[in-house]
Amino acid sequence: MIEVGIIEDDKDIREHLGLLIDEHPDFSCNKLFYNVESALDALLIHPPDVLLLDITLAEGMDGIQGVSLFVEKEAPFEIIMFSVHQDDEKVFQSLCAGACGYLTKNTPIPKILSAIKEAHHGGAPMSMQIARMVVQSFRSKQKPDLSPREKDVLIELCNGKSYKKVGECLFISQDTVRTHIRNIYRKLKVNSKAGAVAKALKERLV
Amino acid sequence: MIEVGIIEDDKDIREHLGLLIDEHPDFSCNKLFYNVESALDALLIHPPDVLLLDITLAEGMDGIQGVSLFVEKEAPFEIIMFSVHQDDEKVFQSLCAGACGYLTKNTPIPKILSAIKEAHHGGAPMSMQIARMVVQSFRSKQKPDLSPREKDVLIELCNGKSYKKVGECLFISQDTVRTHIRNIYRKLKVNSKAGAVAKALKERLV
DNA sequence: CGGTCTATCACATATTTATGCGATGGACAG
DNA sequence: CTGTCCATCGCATAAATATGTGATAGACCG
Repeated sequence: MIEVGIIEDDKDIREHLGLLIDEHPDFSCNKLFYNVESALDALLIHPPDVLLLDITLAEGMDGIQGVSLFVEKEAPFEIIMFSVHQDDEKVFQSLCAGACGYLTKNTPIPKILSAIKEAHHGGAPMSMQIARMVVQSFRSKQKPDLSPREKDVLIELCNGKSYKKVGECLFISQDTVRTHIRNIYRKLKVNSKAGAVAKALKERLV
Repeated sequence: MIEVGIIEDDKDIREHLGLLIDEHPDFSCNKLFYNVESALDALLIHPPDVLLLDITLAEGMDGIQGVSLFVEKEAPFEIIMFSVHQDDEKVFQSLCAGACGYLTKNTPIPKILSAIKEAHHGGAPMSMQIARMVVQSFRSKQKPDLSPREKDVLIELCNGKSYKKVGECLFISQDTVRTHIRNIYRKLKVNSKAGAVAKALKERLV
């Protein structure tokens, strides 16, 4: 029996969804709230197993701030975002804040139920398009072709090393490090160590 | 009717899985290979809709190199990794290389079938634990509390700006930039711009 | 065999950074 | 109303970095 909480400002959706979940023999759902503030104490004192959390709330903080808050208070339940939004921004903010899943509001009830189960059993339920967005975010851009040695140097730069340290590390002179770095700058079209590191990490070149 | 290809070195698994998929009315599966090299030409000439690709192959390149190769050749099908491995390394490498999904080998057939459908319809099917790993990778560490202004400065550093440019950008003097950066270094425990940028990007502080 | 790429090293110099020491005014909490 | 952050600014100096202009030797390709 999985206990489910819902924070959703639209009364119709909230009560309808709550009822449908509660009717199912595997779930109970009697913790319904219209905003984060009113839910906070109740959910921390009697935590559910899984919380469905809307992002756009009429009153008070939004759902993403809500996740951060629950995580900060070490709330012991999994949080699934429940939102109409499909934009990168909201999705990644939610996951960074600590949500374990993300469902769009057009998700049919059976899918929602299996998503709740999945979240409760250590999964990360996401609507199809959301999962694809998340996975896509890993894809490397086509990398400017750095030579193997240049990659070595770049990796060391990303570890915060100075020219001197890099040289010691790779057993080459500082001057050689300089040369490699010059070539790296040219290929990445940057002109500072910070720029190179930023590009390397942002575009997953290393 | 979704056409499925399989690259898997274990003959039993390959043929058994191929048969089970092919039997289902929604799928056809008659492109079976035991390594990437032998599959390459065939799959590029007559591409399936979805390819199941094992990571550990007895002969030739491994599955991850395989994904990179297919992506490089702009193969027009979705690739789902199919592996016993659950370690971060392999998962993230696969997704970075361009796989759209990742299933562990203990996945029951019905799940495999629905995963193939999902991949074909623009999703990103993953085994439960894998999805959780992927989502977890987004979670921010608890951030050293930088002041708002310090964050502004750090963001500009991550954009590759020099002290001078940052100052112009934020309408403050270089000396003030210096002061902020000093404080940032202290809080992040680094002592160079590159170190700060690396830490900021790696730990998603910005 | 000649061209191209990589990896290595060298020297010179202008610019940028890192670091230390100080200072002022405003906001906010106890 | 006092202490603690924040944000702002200044000056000085040593270290690191960016950039230019070399050079040599091996690998690989056609």
